[in-house]
Amino acid sequence: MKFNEEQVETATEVLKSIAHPIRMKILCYLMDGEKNVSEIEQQFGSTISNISQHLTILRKASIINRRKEANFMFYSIRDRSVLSLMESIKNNFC
Amino acid sequence: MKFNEEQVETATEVLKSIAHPIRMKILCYLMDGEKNVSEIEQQFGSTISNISQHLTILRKASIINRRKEANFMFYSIRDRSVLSLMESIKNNFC
DNA sequence: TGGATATATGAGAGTATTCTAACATACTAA
DNA sequence: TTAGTATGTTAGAATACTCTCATATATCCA
Repeated sequence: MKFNEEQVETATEVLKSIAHPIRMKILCYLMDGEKNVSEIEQQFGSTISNISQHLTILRKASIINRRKEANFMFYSIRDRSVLSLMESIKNNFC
Repeated sequence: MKFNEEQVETATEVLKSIAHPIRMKILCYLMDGEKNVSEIEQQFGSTISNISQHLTILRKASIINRRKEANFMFYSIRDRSVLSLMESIKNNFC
């Protein structure tokens, strides 16, 4: 089990994306299941604009997916591997 | 298992410290056991100065320890919880 | 159609990170 | 004491990140 250069790049990009208080909280919230932007905003007081930018960062790092329904955007954890990484992180710090 | 504000702060600080290619590689290298600065430098071509700065960042985040022996400084992973976090990360990306 | 709602995007200021280069300290060995 | 080795610190430039504010787009409903 040895990291190659590309895996290190991917891992650091993903971890960097997780490593922000707002994004960490968003991800924890999404562990409960899909949420829309307003639901996320109401959880943590920041502005929609700011939340939306953080969601974009998470999406570009392939950590979350989004789905459109009417004029709502629903975000969710992309896959099982992200979920298990988040579980490990929570186990480590809670 | 719910993150409180302080735990989120700690977690993001630790993850941010890990989330850099050089620091990630240093940590993986230290998973094999204690190493001194020259050994680390020889593994990854960067300058001693730069490596030393990254080691300081890891130390300030309480991720690694250091021990002096003659004029060598030996660095090591601080504790089992960091080790298990690194294991989870490697499992996720390798 | 027009207004309201939900979300996204872009610019700009402030702040933080990262690297390189120069200098500093601490120890060793002659 | 002097030179050499190992490591650390500081300063400064370049780049990246984060937030706020203004504006844009897309959808819904009357």
